[in-house]
Parts: sequence; structure tokens; C-alpha cells
Amino acid sequence: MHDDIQERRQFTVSIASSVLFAGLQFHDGDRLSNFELMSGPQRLCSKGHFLSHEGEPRPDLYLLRSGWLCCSITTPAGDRQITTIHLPGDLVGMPSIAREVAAETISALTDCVVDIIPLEAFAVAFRQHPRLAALLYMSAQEERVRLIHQLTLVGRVHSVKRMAAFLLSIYHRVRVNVAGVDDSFALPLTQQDLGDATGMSVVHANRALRILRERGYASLQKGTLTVHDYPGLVTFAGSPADSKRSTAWI
Amino acid sequence: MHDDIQERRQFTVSIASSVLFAGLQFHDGDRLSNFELMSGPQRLCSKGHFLSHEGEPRPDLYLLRSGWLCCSITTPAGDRQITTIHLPGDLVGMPSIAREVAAETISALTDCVVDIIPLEAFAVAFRQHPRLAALLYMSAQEERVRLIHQLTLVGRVHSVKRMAAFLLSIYHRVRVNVAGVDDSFALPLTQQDLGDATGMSVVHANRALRILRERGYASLQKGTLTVHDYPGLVTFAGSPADSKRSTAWI
DNA sequence: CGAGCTTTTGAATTCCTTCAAGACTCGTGG
DNA sequence: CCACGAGTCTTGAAGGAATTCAAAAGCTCG
Repeated sequence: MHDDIQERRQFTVSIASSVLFAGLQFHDGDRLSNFELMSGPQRLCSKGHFLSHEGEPRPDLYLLRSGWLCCSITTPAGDRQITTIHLPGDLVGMPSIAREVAAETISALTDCVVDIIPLEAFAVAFRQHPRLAALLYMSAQEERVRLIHQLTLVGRVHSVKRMAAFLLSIYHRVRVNVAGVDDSFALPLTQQDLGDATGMSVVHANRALRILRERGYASLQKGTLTVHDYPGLVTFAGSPADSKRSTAWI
Repeated sequence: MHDDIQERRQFTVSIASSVLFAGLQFHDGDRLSNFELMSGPQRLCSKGHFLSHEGEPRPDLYLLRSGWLCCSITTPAGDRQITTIHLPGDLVGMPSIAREVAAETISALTDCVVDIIPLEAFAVAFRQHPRLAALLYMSAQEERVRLIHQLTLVGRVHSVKRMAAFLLSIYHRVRVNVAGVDDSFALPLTQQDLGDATGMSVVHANRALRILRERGYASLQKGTLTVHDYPGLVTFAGSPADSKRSTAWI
């Protein structure tokens, strides 16, 4: 199925959070226009504002063009759990597609630009572009794996290692997604956000960060995350190596 | 897109964990045979044994015919996090499809019968049965929502409510999936399993269950879960009401 | 330049885990 | 049929981990 590929095009747009499609190449017959049908009117969302709220009927779907977003859920007790961090190229809001009401609140960590994707685009994709549909499906599964790992982290790993693993997961995604990132990059998350993502209080998030800094693994200062000792951090976090993606069945 | 549906068929098989397709009806043109192409050789797995292990290359995909399965991840420290409970009708092992290596360990909570689904079946589904592919996609998104809720539970909800919400989530799934279930049904999970699923120790799981029993919400005895006060349990757990699924875009 | 958000630290408290030990259950083999 | 052992359930007690409370200092943006 792979062998007949002659002309290829490289995409730089990722589909669904955390899945970068840069490495994937499409048969030319698929055409870049597959993606075009998925773009709609643009929308701006400035830092701290919301794209949609949990419980809202018929939420839109977005393709994040620039900036960082995060998705979160608020408990009846008023606590917030951040479930996903979205980087440019991510498809945002997909989980709610199978529901009548938005499953998550989507908020902007920085100023953002998004395309609003018409629902109809997906119907077209599934009817007429099976390869694209299959890739969308794979990226949804990839996202499930990410959530499974996050769940394991939050449920079973102590705070400092948890913070280490979480920072690493973002670091990895940013490195693939964004050009010119070295050991240091802008991380637009407050310590409150880090706590809400890893399931700990702000105070404890701060202490976890301090320990990581003191041990020389990584430090977060003025919105910049610097990884001082990458191998050490990986060993300390004990996070499983990401295995490569397999697309053979498509 | 919906209007031209004349003859319908009702399926009783669910696709992907937690998503029951009983309520969905297919256009007759889709044919039940769409499902046939997804069934392969059967395999038995007796209680306590494993269908596949985390890290194993090229794991199989399964359709669970009877029995209960669970998927889990083991941390470097040796702790286990149960990520999903699978009921009959569930598609099991999908998250690993996008990886070269199994993301989860799949183990049998009871004696089980599964069909092994050839990978090729999915390629066929996406190429030739777009409606089926779209439904598979939706169920993957549904599963993401379930994971998001579980993550929120584990990260942000105190132990007793967490246990209550977890039991409720299983109760709901069992009620839709299995015929003849009333307020009482066999729950093949040990307290260790409940702890591993909700991110608490066995001892604490036991205490959480005791409190739920003492307050008259629900009790788990000899492998049977009995919900004594459903409305009370729902209120106590504070779990968000499941909104209906929307399939309009297909 | 001041208000509000964020970061940081200490101290007290609460929640949860670990350890330990006894009771119970269930399947197995004598 | 009973005894045994492994796994499960249950409870108490001690210790550890994370939260909450509180307060000060730093930052940022209008």
C-alpha cells in the first residue's frame, strides 16, 4: 500500500492534539486540497478568553493556527482539571463532536488564531477522502494514548516526578511542532495551570518546580522553561519512551 | 442526510469502549455485513490471564464477545493504573493501533471470549464503508470524553466521591449494555482493581466503599454491587449528566 | 504607579498511604 | 469432607504526602 507512492507532499499541519503530521506523507492523489475543505472562517481569541464553554450546545470545531490553547473541565466543587494543551496545528474540540453539548471549556493561554471548521467538512472527508479519514482516526487513537498516560501520571505518580513527566511531554511536543526550539522555550502556563493539569495545588506545583530546579533538571522562570539536564530529567521522570507511529494499515 | 433512511437495522454490538451502538440505526445500504468483515478467529482468555502486554510489538485488536476485560498501565515504580473497563461488545486495543507497540496491558476480569480483528478490516472499512468509518471515529471521540472525565475524577475529586462517580459510570454502562440489570449486578472487580482504577490504595478504596455503604448509597458485597439510593448517589458523586450523542454530521 | 495576578515560603491541617494483623472466601488436593 | 493456602477484605495505627491558610514579594498591564 506504501510502495506505489511516487510523488509526495509534506504537510506541516498536525491533526488532533499532540499528533504532528509533519512526518506523514500523502500520496499525491490525496491532494493538499483535502485540507482546504477543512478550513473555514477565522476567529481570534485573546489570552485569557474562551473559545467555548463546557455544557454549551453545538460547540464549534477549530484548527489552531497560532498560539496555545488549553481544554479543561470544572468539577461541581469548582476545581479545574486541564485535560489537554493545544499547540498550533492541532484540531481542537473534537471530543465534543459526538455530543450535543461541549465536553470541555476551551481557553486561550496566549493570543490565538483559529479556523472554524464546518462539521460538513468531516462528512465530506469520510465520504470522499478515506485516507484522510483514516489519518483522523489514527490521530484520535493517538490522543487516547496521551490521555491514558496522563491519567496514569495523575493517578499513580508522586508530585515531583509527575511534574517532571508533564513538562517533558510538553517539551517533546513543542520540539517537534515548533521550529528553532532548543533546550529553552516560552511556556505560557502559570503555576496554577501546571497544577490544574497535573492534579495538584498551586503551592505544591511551585514546590515540585523548585525541587526540579534545585536538582538541576529544569527550571521555569518568567514564562521560560529551560531543560538543563535532559537525560537526567527523562530518567528521573521515568516516562515511557514514545514509540513510533505505525500507519501500515492505511 | 438522515431523511432518506427508510429501512433500518438495529445493532446490538457496541464499538469502542463505553459506546453502545444499540441506539444507532444504520441505513440498510450499510448492511450488517460491515460488521462481518470485522470479525476474525476467536480466542478465549480465562480470568486473571492476559490478552496482551504493554510494550509488546504489533498487538492484536479484539472485539469482546463475552466477559469483562480491563486495560492498565504499569509505572516504573510498579504501580498499576487501570484506564478502561471493557464490557461485551467493546472494541478492545484500538489505542495501540497508531503505535508500533502495545500502549496498554489487557487482562481478563472474568473468563472472556474475543474475536481477533484483522487490521485489514479497518482499511476496508475506511475505503468502502464511510458511514461505518465515521461511526468508529465518533466512538473514539466518545472514548476521549470518557478518559477526560476519568482524568478529572482522579485529578480533582476526593476519594469517596471519586469512588461513587466511578461506580456510577460502570453502573450506567452496564445498564445500557446488559439486559436485565436492575439496581444490583455482578461487578467482577476486586477492591484492588477499584483502587487501581480510581488512583487510590486498596485500603483507602475499602474505606471509601464503607462510607458509601454506611451512608446508604451503594454497597459492594461478594462481587455484587447494589445501588440502594440512585438519586442520592448521583447527587453525592456530582458527576455530570451524560449528554446524548449527536450523529447529525454523518 | 497602582491593582490584580503570579510566585514564593512557612505553618497547620487534612487526606491518603503504608504497615500490620486478623477474618473471611474460595479453590485445591489430601 | 476437611484442611490448607492463596488471595481478598477489613480495621487500627503511624507516618508521609499534599492541601489549605496566610502573608509577603514580584511582575505586568492598563
